Amino acid sequence: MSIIGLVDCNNFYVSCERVFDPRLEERPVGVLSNNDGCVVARSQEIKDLGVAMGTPAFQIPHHVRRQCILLSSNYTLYGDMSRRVVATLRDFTPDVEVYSIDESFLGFDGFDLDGLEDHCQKLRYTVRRNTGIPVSVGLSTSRTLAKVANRIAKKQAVYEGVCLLEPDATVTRHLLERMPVTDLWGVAARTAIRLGELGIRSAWDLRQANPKRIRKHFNVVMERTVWELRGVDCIELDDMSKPKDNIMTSRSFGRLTGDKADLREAIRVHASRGAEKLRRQGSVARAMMVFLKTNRHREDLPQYNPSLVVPLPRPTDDSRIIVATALRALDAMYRRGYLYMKGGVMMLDLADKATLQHDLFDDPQSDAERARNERLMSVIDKINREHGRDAVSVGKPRAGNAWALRCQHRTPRYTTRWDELPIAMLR
DNA sequence: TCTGGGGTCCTAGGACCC
DNA sequence: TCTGGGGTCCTAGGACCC
Repeated sequence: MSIIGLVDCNNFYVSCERVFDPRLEERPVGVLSNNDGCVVARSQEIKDLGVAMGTPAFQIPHHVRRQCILLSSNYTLYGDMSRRVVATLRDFTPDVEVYSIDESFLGFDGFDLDGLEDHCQKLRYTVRRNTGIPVSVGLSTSRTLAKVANRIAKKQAVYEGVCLLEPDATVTRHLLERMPVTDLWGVAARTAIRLGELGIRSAWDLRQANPKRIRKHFNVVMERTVWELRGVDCIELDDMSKPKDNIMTSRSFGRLTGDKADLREAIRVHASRGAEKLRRQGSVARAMMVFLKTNRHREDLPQYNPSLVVPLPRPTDDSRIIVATALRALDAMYRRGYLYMKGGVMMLDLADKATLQHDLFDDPQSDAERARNERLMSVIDKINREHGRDAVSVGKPRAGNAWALRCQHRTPRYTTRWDELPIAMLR
C-alpha cells in the first residue's frame, strides 16, 4: 500500500508574519488581499471572532475590527518562506509535489507504514524549528483522503497534527459520515446542491454512490472523487513545472478612474509584466487579450466591461511589441464616461520559444535585429532580478497614479531585501 | 470610501469537413 | 422533391482550486 501525505501550513500567511513579529501571537490577525480588499488568511483567534474567509475588510463589524490586526499581504515574504518549508520537506522524502504556496503532497513509497506517523511528527518538528512555520500532515492512500486526513489532523487535538486514515477502517467511515460533501476537495456549493438532489450529503454518501451514475450526472472529475474516497489513487496532479497555457496579469486599481492616461499606465505595466512572465517560462505568445472592468458592485454607476483579443504581428516575448499592441487595443476599447476599477492583459496561444519554427514569411534581414532585441530583453530581466522589479521598465509610471495598489499595512520583506532585514537587539 | 489574482479542467454547442 | 451521419476542432462558459 502506497501512502500519500499532504503537508499544509497552518494559517500560512499569518504564521509567516508571526515568525518575524511575536507580538502577533495569540492575537486575532488577518492578512488582506491586494488593495487591502478581502481577508484571505486568518489566525485561529480571528476565526473565533467570526470573521469568514474572503470577507471584505470594510464589512467587518466595528467592534470586531477594533480587536483585530489586519495586515496587507506581503507575497515576497510568503513566497520565500514557502521555498524554505519545501526545502525542509525534501529532507523527509525525495518525492515532493508542490501544490500551492502552502501545501505539498509527499510520496512515501517504500516507507515502513508502522514508522510513518513518527516520521511525520519529526517532519513537523523540523519544519517548525527550521522556519518557524507550524504544519499539519494528513496521510492516506489517495490525495482526496490525504486532504480529509489533514483536515482532521488540524481540527482534532488528539492527533497532534498528524493523522493517518486507512480507507477501510471504521474510524474513517465515522469521520466521512460526519463530513459534509462541501468539505471535500473538488466539491463546492454548486455541486453540493446538485449532489443533495440525488440524496448525497455526507462524504460517506458520496463514497458509497455508484461511480457510473455520478459520472452521468456530473463528469469524470466527480467520478474520480468517488474512487478517491474509497482510497484509490486516481488524481494526477498537473506538473507544476510545466509551462502555463495562458499568462494573466491584472489588478484592481487603488481607486476608480476614468482617466485614459491612468489606464494606459496600468495596461503598460501589466503588458510588460506579462512579457516578463513569458520570457521566464521560455514561451512566446501569438495573441493577447486586453480588458477593462467597471465596478460591478456599484449599481449606481454605468457598467462597461470590454475585452479585445488581438493577434501579435508574430509570436513574440518582446516587451515593446507587447506593450504597443496592448495600448492599441486599449485605445480601441476605451470609452469616456465610465469609472474603471480593474484592467489587465492575458497572453494567449503560447508556444515554446525554442521549438517554434520561424515564420516562413519573416524578413530574413530581421535576424540580426531579433538577436539584438533578445539581448536587450535579457539584460532588462537581469537588471530587474538583481535590483528589484521595475528598476527598468518600458515607460515610467507617474507618482500618485490612481491605479497603484493600496497596501497600507505591509510588513517588511524581511528575508529578501537587505534594507528590510529584521533587527535583533542585544542587551 | 473600501469587494483579490491567477490558474486548471470539462462540457456543450457551433462550424466545418467528407 | 428529397436534405445523413460521423468526425474534428474551436470557443465560451461553468465550476473548481488556493
